[in-house]
Amino acid sequence: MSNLINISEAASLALHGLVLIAKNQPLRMNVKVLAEELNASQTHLAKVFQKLSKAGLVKSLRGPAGGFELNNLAEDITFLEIYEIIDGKVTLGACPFGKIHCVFQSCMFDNELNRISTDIYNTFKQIKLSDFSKKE
Amino acid sequence: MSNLINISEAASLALHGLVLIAKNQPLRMNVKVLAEELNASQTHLAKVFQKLSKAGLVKSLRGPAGGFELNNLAEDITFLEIYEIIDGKVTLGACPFGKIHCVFQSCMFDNELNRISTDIYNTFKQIKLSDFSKKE
DNA sequence: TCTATTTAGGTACTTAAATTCCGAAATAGG
DNA sequence: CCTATTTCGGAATTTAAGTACCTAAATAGA
Repeated sequence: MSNLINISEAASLALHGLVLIAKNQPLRMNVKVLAEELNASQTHLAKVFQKLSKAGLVKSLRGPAGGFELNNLAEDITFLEIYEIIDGKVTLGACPFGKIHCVFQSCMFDNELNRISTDIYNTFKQIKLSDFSKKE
Repeated sequence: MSNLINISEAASLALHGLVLIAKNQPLRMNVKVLAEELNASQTHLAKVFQKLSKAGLVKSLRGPAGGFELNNLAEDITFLEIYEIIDGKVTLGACPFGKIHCVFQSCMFDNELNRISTDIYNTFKQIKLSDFSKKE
């Protein structure tokens, strides 16, 4: 079984966790509760949120009653930004196989895969945290 | 750096190798030559072609002057078939994160990701080996 | 029939990414 | 202060993909 679109478990956790926090504003949430609500690995979620914290998306507070809360402008953060923090920067227009030199004259996929990558990119870019905190 | 569409090096080798063989018909090609032309790992290519051979896409012949050649109908093979042999069967319509139960009422991506997955799927399905053997 | 060539296929190794573990640091509350 | 809670961050582990290695089997050609 294979997934055509490349989203890591970590990026999924980041998105879902952030949505929960956004919905729960202005109260903060800690990793334990988040993991329970998401039915996810607590340790993994913790690591993911360390990255989000370093990247400035969330503010972390240690100690009892600690946890994570959204930073000021994070409501309007896009999934693309979250995705790139976790899975790495996306570069469009490159060879879909990551090659610099191709054996063939023209790409076997014409520009179909670049077209689709751009589609994914734009979809990721359209999705904002604020969309969800209202939605549910 | 991250690739939005999920294609393994192995699947890439399979496709590119098969195209070379298709172009070179009716002569067969061996792993060494293929690897040189593709600038790729000989051992990896060999493993990939073992899979293709088992799956019936190519016929293998051992010994000197041996190598691989397309099976009768392989000219009209689609990239989807190649992809699934190497990277595994694709299932459309499932949760983009591989979850069975979601915490949220509606999918955060609506059906955007399923739409795109179907797009990729159909693109993979349209691409035939025969398209390339003529093209170049 | 012998030899060199070439794929088959099992196992083991390497590497990178993803995930987990654990001790350290911070802090709220008693 | 002291203690329990919680994040931090480095280290260790696991997993998956890719690579290497080796022996066996097939076969063309001398």
